[in-house]
Amino acid sequence: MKDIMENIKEELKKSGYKLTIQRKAIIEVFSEQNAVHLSPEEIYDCVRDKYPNIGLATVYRTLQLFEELGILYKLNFDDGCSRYELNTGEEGHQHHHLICLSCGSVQEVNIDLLESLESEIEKTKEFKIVDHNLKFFGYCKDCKDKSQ
Amino acid sequence: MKDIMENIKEELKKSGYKLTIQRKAIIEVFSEQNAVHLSPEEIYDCVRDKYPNIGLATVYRTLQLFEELGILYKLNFDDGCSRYELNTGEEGHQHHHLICLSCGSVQEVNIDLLESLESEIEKTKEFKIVDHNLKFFGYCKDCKDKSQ
DNA sequence: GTATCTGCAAAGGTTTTGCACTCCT
DNA sequence: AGGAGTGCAAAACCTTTGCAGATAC
Repeated sequence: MKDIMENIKEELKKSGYKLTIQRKAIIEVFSEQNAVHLSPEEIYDCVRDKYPNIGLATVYRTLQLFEELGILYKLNFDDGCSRYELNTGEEGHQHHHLICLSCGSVQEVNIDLLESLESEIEKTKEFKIVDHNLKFFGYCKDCKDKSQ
Repeated sequence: MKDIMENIKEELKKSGYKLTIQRKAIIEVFSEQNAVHLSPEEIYDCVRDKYPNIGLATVYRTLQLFEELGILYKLNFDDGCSRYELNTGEEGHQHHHLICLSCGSVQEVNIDLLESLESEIEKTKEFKIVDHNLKFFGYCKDCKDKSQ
């Protein structure tokens, strides 16, 4: 946790930005929260528990900055808002999402078998791949069980 | 083309909807346009060439309806609006998108190697998969060439 | 004929922006 | 001290909704 904060402070300083209380607080929310895919509004609510004066605009500006710096990863689950998760730093953001069409829950999978597909695309399409984003839609265990 | 329209008319009637001039016009835009990933605004502009009185709300309502019926497929390239393409009817929507981080262009790939990954997930996660969505981010041939 | 559909305008929700003030270094 | 960062409110988006009038079947 201390380490994460130090790394981010370095990252910010390198690009000429400052580590303010607000930015620190937003990072803390991601570290403490077990909900992984947080929306700006959710982050805003969590941060206000500790720093009631923070503005929603600051949250948006911080999220945008952190995404540019690669500190956060922006996700889109088509639920009317963007969502963010901490970038673990592993190359290529190697995990995918399973989205339940019935209850809307999102779980993660860590299997990665895209290397061969990527190298094929790089060859045939002459497209240099730096990242990917894979979502599966279907029905989670709970919803399958309920419908029986 | 005639066939497409007949099929859609059937599809609509089956669910108690009517094939209006506006709905027909929107389908025609998708059939005639070579741009594959159209936004509501772009569709609105195209349709107005022929039917200047159509309202933007009608476009949105039609796109929503067609997506529910599986006639269109909704895409998200994080460019501030949703985009749509004709659903070719092939199972599982078997094509992926290559999004250029430099120029924003989007091209399609038709390779599909996700079957084994899907069956592994279905087994280990007990999640019934019905569709997937795979995007690759990187640099297209043109942008790679220019940067050299 | 009647339920569905449309166009318009207004409302809704998320995200961005302008500006004066504050704060970090 | 000085630029970067903040909070507030207003604006800018895209998208949805209510309603009276029009239309497909």
